[in-house]
Amino acid sequence: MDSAQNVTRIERNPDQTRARILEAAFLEMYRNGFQGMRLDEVLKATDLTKGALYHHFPSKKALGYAVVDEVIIPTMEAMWLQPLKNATDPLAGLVTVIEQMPDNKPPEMIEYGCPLNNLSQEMSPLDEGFRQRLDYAFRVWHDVTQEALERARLQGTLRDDVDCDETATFIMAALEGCIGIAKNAQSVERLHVCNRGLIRFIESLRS
Amino acid sequence: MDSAQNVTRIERNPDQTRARILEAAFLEMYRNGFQGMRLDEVLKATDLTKGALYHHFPSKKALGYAVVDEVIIPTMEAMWLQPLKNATDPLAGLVTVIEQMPDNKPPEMIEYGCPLNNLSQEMSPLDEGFRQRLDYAFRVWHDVTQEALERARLQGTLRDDVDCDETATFIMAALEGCIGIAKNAQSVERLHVCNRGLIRFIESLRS
DNA sequence: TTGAAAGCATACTGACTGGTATGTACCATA
DNA sequence: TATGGTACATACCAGTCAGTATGCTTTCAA
Repeated sequence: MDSAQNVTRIERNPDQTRARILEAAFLEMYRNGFQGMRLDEVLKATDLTKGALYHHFPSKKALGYAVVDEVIIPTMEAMWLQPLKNATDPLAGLVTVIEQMPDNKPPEMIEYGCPLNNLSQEMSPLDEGFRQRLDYAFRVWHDVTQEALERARLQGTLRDDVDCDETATFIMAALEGCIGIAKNAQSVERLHVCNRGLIRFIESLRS
Repeated sequence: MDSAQNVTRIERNPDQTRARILEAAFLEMYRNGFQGMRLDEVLKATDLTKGALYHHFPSKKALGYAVVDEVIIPTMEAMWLQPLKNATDPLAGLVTVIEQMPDNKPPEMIEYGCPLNNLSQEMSPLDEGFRQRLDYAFRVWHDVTQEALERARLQGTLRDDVDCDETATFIMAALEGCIGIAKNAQSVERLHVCNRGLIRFIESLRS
């Protein structure tokens, strides 16, 4: 019996390790905020250790930044921005994204809100690195929304008096506000009520 | 020289002490959130000590609750709800409150956002005591806004197709969203842009 | 095969934090 | 004036936390 053949060799996959840490950190930040996030809780969720975490990320803050850059922003783009870019009727695209939102992850978003907005409200005044990353995200979102409105204008479906910059900002604000109101009420019904208001507003933009 | 006459007797005013702690705690919570609030920072701002603080408040959480009940909610009522209740033209009242907001405390609100919304986004998922207090505040605000819309209806100034419940919710959401967008951008100009969108929306409610 | 680097695990560390225990001073009442 | 309660100050405490130091294992390239 050759004992060397009975020793379990643990295979390493650093990319996967890193991704698991990022995912666990995202969930912890989503639930508790950045300040409330505990690295030990992140590790508990991954079954990894401090050594692994600090090998991949030099500090808690660096981990937080990576969650923004590599989890939150790409998710936002896939969920919110891509469907809008692909919409043949931009106003209908806006409405669809908003209507489908409560179905995408209703329990989680009602309970915890929007990850982008949460982090923005928590960390913008406290840390410039977070604020800049989140500001970038809001700008991208704003630009995609404004361009959608401008496409609607080219298609002749947008009222002439609509200011695309202002309206894009307003739509974003209303949407984040709706999610925030529902989160506080812990009520998907509040989200529906509010979203109906926003959808009415968007439909009112049609010429 | 009678030395007893030269000893400084410190006069105590417990109500004032309590109020100073509350005010300092409010500012600390406003800047850092509840989780980020440090009692030592609160005390540093008051020049008081742990003994005083724990005499008046049994725990950090109790202090946080008292800030909501005794600082945030009364301020909201004075700043937002009272002017609305007193407005002869309710829609104009809504517009005025929104227009005057950036002038009331522009540097602070741009930097730190809305205290009610901040706390709501941070603590609602984490603590039921906070969530209920903040939920109460949102309900009061909602009711006052809905009643204003209903008064406008009685005055014949509101479009017939407007759902007062839905619209009140939407206005609140949009307003909190505008403040949040401005806070992230650290830009009073963003707040103006967004508020103009909201004011246009409110004016569009007129029959 | 060897040695160095990468990737991970474990034990340790010091600062920080909310809260506790005790002491001192002020205030109100008899 | 004496006494007890209130209001505050100070010293202490144990647990928590992000980060550090060290060790062990796997991987890769020469």
